[in-house]
Amino acid sequence: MTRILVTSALPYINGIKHLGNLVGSQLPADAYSRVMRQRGHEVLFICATDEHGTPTELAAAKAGKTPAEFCDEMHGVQAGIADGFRMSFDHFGRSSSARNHRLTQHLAARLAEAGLIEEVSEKQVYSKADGRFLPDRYIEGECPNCGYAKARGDQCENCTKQLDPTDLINPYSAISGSTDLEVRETKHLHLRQSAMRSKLTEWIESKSDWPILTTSIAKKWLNDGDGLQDRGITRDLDWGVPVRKGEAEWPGMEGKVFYVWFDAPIAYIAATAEWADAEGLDDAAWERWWRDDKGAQDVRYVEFMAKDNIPFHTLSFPATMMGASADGAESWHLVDYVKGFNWLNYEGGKFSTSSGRGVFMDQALEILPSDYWRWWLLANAPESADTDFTWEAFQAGVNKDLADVLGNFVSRVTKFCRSRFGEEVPSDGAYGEAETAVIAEISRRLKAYEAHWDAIEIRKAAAELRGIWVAGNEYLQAAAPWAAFKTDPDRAAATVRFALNLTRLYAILSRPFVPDAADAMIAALKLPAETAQDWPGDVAAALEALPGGHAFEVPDVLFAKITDEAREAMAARFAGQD
RNA sequence: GGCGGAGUAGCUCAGUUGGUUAGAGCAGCGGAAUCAUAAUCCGCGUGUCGGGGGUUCAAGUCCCUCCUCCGCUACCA
Repeated sequence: MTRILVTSALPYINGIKHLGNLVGSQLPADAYSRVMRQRGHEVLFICATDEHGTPTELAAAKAGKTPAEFCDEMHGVQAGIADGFRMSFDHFGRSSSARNHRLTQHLAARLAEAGLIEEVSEKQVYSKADGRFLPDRYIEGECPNCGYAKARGDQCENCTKQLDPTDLINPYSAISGSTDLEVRETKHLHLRQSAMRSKLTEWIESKSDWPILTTSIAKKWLNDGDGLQDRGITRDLDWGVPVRKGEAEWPGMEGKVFYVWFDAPIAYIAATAEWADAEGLDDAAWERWWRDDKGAQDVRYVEFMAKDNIPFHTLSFPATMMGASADGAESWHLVDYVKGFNWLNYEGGKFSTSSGRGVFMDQALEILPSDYWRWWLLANAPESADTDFTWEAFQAGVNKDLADVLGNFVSRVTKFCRSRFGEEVPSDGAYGEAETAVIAEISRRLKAYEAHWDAIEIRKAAAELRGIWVAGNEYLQAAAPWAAFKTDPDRAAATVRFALNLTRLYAILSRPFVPDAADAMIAALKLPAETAQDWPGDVAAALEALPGGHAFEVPDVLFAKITDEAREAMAARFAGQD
């Protein structure tokens, strides 16, 4: 048994995420956590809302709320949606928690003690009308390069040239439109990532089994230009973790907060502490997951995220953890595997929040059961390249795989048994060569299925699972109990008993992908819910688990098909307006 | 510009360290069966593996070069 710590990239609090966000982080993390739990490992699956930053302050103001009120409300919304998608978080925390405040301040102090924090005086644009410093992208103006009128302070969208806000001609605040801007001197803390470059490089280069996407992005940042740059980790904002050196004041940094990208990954740890608090456990309970000096050496820590998050998880956060461990007084556990995902596109273009293009998580749940989304998104996860979501592909995939192959298998077996033998597992007959052959095939496929999950190859795991489903249909078709029933009822009975046992096995193996349907199958077979944890060690034994005489009932249709009319209506609804 | 990813059957994609006639699913065509959500099962694929050049007994799989698409480029999270 291994101890596995799983974190999913934190959804930002500012609004509801779309399917692309879901498939790049929470969904694969959940399925992986479920598999590993079912296989008997000790798993802790942690997520949280990422609540700090300028966008939150602005969204809250727009809603007429304080950031705290806004985040309270949105955290509830996000938690509800995650529950709708059956996220099996051990804890869904908040980056604004008291735990995260204390931990972020503590780790900043550790970094300062290690000489990895530098105070830098820099010039930033201040908007008097807005009463705040403006992040580069919230300043707009004419591009000095191409003349585009609405260039942003970080980069011109038209000519793609990188800009400095002070380069803009006639700059104005993107928030208020005010041109009353001035450059002010302000002091900030920088994390001296450059000082950790060789250590980080050595660490990344030791990760030969990581996805190419992950290591190549990390190496690019390590080697690009002058190499890894230091990074500001504080901001002039109100909403965030106040800058303190542990429990002490940080002279000169009054009124400032830590930057969201510094405190957000730390929230993984803090949310684990929140979990321990919620469970009534002591600090040792969470420290054994995160502190190598307190029992975490044997933890396998796996992170899931989309590619935009990779630099922070492969460089900034590890730098924080390494720096905080530098003097040996504390030893923080570094990530063991970073699973990065590409983008999910929508009908050939990007998902777009602003134009309402694409399907968002709350809408998805209104339309169809979560199992449909879970299956298709996982079976088509953008692992090696960006993937396109199309309604046609979604409809075809869901109807074929779930309704025709899995759902119909369960339906035909249970209904046939009911009509010929009644609603209990038939006892007569014995397994023979046909069953032995299926056992051999599923044993082989099960090993492959497990190996794909060990390697976190999700598409391949889905394909293998589908193959296991197909094996059941092949068996049934060849054994043809409807024909055997007339000439050799015992043979038909054994076949049906075997097929009902396959149904039980499918429920267990499919549960990481389609938990609701799996539970419905287990309930129809009148088995206890814990059956889901009975991962097969020996397939032959697993297919004897349901004995003759065991009562069951025919379940409702597990997966209703998506009709062409429904598909067209959905495609029209989510096309967005440009 | 720089860096990275991708370019394999109509579509979506697999193809370990180069090695038997390049594979799977979907769609399509033909057949079997009729228990089932008209579902299932069986059979059928000569595709310049983006173009060109090279290394090798042997390259989709290594090297060079060119073309196309996409992403990132560091205070948006």
